[in-house]
Amino acid sequence: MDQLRAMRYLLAVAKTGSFTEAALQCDVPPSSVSRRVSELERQLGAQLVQRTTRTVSLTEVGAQYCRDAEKLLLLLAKADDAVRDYQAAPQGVLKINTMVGFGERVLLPLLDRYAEQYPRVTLDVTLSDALSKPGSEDVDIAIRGGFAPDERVMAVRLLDNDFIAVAAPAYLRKHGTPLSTRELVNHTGLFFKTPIGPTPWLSEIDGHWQNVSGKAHTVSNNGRWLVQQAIAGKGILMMPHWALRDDLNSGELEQLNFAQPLVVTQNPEFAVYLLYQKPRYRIPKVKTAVDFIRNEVQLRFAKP
Amino acid sequence: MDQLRAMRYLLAVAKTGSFTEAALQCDVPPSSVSRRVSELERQLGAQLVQRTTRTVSLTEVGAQYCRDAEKLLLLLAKADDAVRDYQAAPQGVLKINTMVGFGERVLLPLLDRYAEQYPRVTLDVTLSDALSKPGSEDVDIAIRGGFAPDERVMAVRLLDNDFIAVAAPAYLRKHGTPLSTRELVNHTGLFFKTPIGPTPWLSEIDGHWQNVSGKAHTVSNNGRWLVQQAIAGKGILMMPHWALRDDLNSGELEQLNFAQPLVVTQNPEFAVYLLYQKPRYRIPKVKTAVDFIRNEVQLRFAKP
DNA sequence: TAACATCATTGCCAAAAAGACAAAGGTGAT
DNA sequence: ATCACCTTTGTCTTTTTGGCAATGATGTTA
Repeated sequence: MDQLRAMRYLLAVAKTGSFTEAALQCDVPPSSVSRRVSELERQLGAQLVQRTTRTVSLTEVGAQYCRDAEKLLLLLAKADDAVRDYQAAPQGVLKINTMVGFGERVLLPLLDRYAEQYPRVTLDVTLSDALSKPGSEDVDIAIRGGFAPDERVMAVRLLDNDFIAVAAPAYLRKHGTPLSTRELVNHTGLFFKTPIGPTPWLSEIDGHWQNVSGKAHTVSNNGRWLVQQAIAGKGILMMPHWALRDDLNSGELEQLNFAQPLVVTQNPEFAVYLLYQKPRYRIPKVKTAVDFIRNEVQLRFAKP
Repeated sequence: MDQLRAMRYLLAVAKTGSFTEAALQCDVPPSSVSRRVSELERQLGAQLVQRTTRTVSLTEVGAQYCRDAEKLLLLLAKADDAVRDYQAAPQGVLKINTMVGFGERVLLPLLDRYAEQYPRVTLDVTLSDALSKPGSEDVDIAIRGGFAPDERVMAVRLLDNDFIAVAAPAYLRKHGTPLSTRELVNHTGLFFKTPIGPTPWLSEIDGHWQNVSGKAHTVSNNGRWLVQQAIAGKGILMMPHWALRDDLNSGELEQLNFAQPLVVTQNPEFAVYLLYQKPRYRIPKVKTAVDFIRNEVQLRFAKP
């Protein structure tokens, strides 16, 4: 039987001193109140209310039980409200897993501002290039460079992942600036290794896609190190445009422009995706973070 | 819906990490557990458990709600147990209402011993000759001299309420000891007034009942005062035998014996009754007190 | 003192909630 | 890639609760 309902009825009876009044308050027929209270008494094996056809009063145990029941219902209401508050206001621990480069270059600065805006959210950010899907693991939001999203995972395409070719001015002075992608094979390359594979230099020449990768000086999954080597003039580097923005702005690297298309993959779905589970009930901390990140990233890092 | 049941299922799921296991623990089909938990989630508007077909884990709110739910169920169990304990061990406030004379002469000394035996019971004893029925008023046990009991009130016949005639030796020396009830009309009387009426002297003489009351010196409902007057030789007194025992034993009063029956009422149901509500007999404090009083009174005050 | 009005209870039926069982869909493991 | 296990869902049955009217009783009032 629904003991909580019986308790509510009992408290109404105790408060009003009448089954009829209690029934009115609870918006049920008096018979229901009578039945529930009687059932509760039967189950507890004790008489809780002293009935006269004309007056109703609590017994000693009844009064004691009412005190307990009141506390209990209050506690229940608090617990329920806590859940509803959680749904209403962004709070709790927000676990984010992002690929290292994007985290360092793009996400972390943004998150400082998110944290300011939503002080009740505790950020737990892990930078890792290991593949992980939110849901199966303990992650609310994941950011991955890759292709089409998995099913039952929501995917927001944050940025195109266009790789651009760059080199240090010193390198270009020494080895010449390649004017056609054809010339790249004669250059030295710094190759970024993504979790889903290496990033060869691919170019469409005369209607055919060709691998124009130069000789590898370094292959690494650590973008920062590759950039440093590029700045040091060790070779030509292809990296996502968003990872090179600052170095281009400072002039330490120069972008190489070619008439022919130059990419690292032919898949047009290649992009930076923000992934989160499709929740049955929207969680504010997740929703606000998804919206925030999408807006900020697209505002600040969109390709011109 | 039965939120407590849903909580129990949820906790089982949380504990076992599996709907199937939880269902086994709760002895219901897995579908029931799934439905109840889903219903709870719907009602709270939040996802509590993270489901994969292979693994089940709590969400952040889910864990929080589980903590609250666990506290709540513990509290509920304590409240229920408190009621059941109340039923199991004599405790609480025991309200007794007794007629004054019986209280002073018989009950209070007994209750001292009851209190010793059941220290967790707090006695609340009111001495009053006003008619009161347990149930309508806030009384667990009532003791009344009177007749047949009311319906829906249990009555234990504690003692015959036989009134005996007594007088002080000094009085008898002065006015002579009446040898026949016939002579009583010429004596002086001290008349006890019970709540249900006066107590005339009635005697069966030659097969006919007659009122043989003497001239009234005093009429009162205060038995003790009447006894003092009797001891002082003011007249002949008829009182219940149990109210005069000590004074007869000490020799301050002498019992008058007659060949003819002498009573204050012809109703054979006239007696001292202990009254209590039937359903309350299941309450230990009431049961023990009823049994105790019955045993002790009948043991110590039964007419020889 | 007698009739009345109010209130709790109960019987009977309808509605709603929960359970039982089977089947389907999906995920992780072998 | 197949298999096995687990959650979910659909359908039906059982249990619980609500609703309504009638009954019985009690306190009040005329």
